[in-house]
Amino acid sequence: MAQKIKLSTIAEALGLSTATVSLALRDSPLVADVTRDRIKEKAIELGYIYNRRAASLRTSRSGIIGVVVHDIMNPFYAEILKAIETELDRSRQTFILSNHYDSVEKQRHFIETLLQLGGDGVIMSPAIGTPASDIRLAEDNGMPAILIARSVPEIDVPTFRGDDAYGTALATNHLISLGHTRIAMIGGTDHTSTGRDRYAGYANAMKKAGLPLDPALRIPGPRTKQSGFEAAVNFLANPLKPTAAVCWNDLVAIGLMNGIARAGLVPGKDISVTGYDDLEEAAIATPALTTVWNGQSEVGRFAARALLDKLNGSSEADGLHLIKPEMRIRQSTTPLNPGAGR
Amino acid sequence: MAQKIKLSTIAEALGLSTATVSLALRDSPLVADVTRDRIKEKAIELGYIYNRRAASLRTSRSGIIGVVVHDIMNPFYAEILKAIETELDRSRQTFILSNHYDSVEKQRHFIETLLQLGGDGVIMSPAIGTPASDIRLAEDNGMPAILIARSVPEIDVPTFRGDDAYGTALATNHLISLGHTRIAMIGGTDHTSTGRDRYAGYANAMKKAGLPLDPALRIPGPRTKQSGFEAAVNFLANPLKPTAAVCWNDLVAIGLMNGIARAGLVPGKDISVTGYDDLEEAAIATPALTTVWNGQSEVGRFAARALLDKLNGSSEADGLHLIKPEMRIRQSTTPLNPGAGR
DNA sequence: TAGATTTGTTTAAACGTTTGAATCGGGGCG
DNA sequence: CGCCCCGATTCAAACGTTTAAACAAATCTA
Repeated sequence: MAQKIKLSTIAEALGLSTATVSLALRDSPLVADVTRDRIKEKAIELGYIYNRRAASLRTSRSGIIGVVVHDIMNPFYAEILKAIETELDRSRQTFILSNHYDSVEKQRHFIETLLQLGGDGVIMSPAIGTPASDIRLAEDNGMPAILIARSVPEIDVPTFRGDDAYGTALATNHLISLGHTRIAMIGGTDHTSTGRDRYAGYANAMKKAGLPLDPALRIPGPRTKQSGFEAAVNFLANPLKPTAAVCWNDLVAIGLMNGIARAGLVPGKDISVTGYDDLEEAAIATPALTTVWNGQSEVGRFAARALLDKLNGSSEADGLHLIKPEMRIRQSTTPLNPGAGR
Repeated sequence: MAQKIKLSTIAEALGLSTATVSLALRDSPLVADVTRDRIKEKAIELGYIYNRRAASLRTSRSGIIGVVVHDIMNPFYAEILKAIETELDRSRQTFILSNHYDSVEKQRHFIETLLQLGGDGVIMSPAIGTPASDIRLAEDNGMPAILIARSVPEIDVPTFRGDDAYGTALATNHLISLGHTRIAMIGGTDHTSTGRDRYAGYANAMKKAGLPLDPALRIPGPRTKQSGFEAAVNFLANPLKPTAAVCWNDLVAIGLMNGIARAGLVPGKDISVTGYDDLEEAAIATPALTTVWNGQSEVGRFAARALLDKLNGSSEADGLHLIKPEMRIRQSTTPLNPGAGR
């Protein structure tokens, strides 16, 4: 590394002041065109690198936006992130990504780091059990927060997520309309707003159809393929002999179908399965998975826009915004064959 | 936001100088124990937030490390990233993640941004066609680079990846030992070091076994499930009637198996398939996928360590480090049944 | 008891930008 | 010809830390 090139290096080389150089590089109309061109040329020639830390120390806008979700490896979040990335790229913001794995501590550590770096804002899918104070920590220090996928009690910042109750009701009704009556719900937890809503949607649909709502039909668990795969054993051994499963998400559903296939049954034929999210791989699973599109791209795009708006002074988007899910019917659900049985 | 709390706020409240406060907060032995305690207490009481930009302006260590890969949604990279994250977390470094989607421009933009932010170092899986100058841009400006998964010609920085030629040879030999002779290679490209190595491993194994190496047996393509799924059509229509496939990676293999199943054949029985990487989902695919473990976690861990070492002045790890892959035999490969045919 | 040491704290100069206010050399106006 | 204004540039202070060097007071040493 030869030598740090800074504004003053350019200034000296050209017999100008750093002020002029600074202004020129940012295309200020205050500096003469010919001067600006000379400066820019010199900057390139010398390999000048803009020092954002020094600048942001003065301006207090860092151009950094933080994004923290449960797990970026999870395709559900990955799809949201991709939408956020696309949207933020346009406005030349750098984004810092992190997992919290539902650890409130890890999440708080991230928020603190972001504050230290002077982050302009944060988009988060809050960890289970996130206290309102952690969101306020960000907001109170001038770093606006946007929530995605989950809500936090007592917090009114812009929040974007799918309408989970509506979505699971869609899936449940679809199965009911195919003649199924013993419908299990696989995966997920009751410790998040999402969890409670999804269960409520399923339960209400069952009740409304006059079907029994047996607690044994609920098999909670992590939201992974592995977990769905393992749940197959419990599901198939269930004394109520369910013929269909509403799964927490596509990962669980695909895992469950793999488990069912491993046990020698044919998913989609012997057992109907619905997913949730409509991930890319839902369409190429075997059988192709019937699922509920949960608007990941919308969530990501809206969240990013809301943040950018907020940074520009608007606070239009406060409060909860629900995205309406839609049914995607494929081959993993088929009419109940009363003759077949199990 | 009440008012920015800074070192001087604390100093004034306590009748001390900012120097003492600064030292105390960083546990310097220079300040008296009792003073330090008073200072720390006050800092918490006032809700002080350390300003890293100001600090790093002075110290020129930002605590930021950049990581850029092709696509963080790809589970192969995701597993590497997880290992890097685990390793870096220990040393309190913040990491900034980005995709380059094999765009050299996007990758360069990332490097430039990182330089502007004062990044301490960068770990990258270089985009196809990355010029040596882009790596030097980082290095010449005092930001050490580590390469993973792919090499860049003329560049000698620490590079960690699996031994691809060895790995595909393992897979190919495994199929040969099961009696297969018409073995296709599905997916991937010849535009990366990885691509050339993987093909070389396959080709050498075939030659060494005295088997014909027909170009028609090579079906290149993107490295996704979707691509594998689509390749099934070509594969099954191939006039050479291959009975086995060495796939570029697990995603392609799983996609291919889905495609084979969709066509009414039974993967693992009618057609033997091997993957590459040993992703988590390889084990729960149906049938469970025979694959080659590619040491993602090792690559990530070694890369992170090498970077941290370099930041501490050592340059031990320069040059290429190959991780030896291992075979993971499961149910997607079975002995050729000469009677069955297709 | 004077000088040397130790301990704890402060002073002040950086780090590389940005920006409101000041400067400067003309040119136009009355 | 004096005044004002204009465009282009510079001055200098500020942003919030860190740190070498200086300082002050207390403690030790001879």
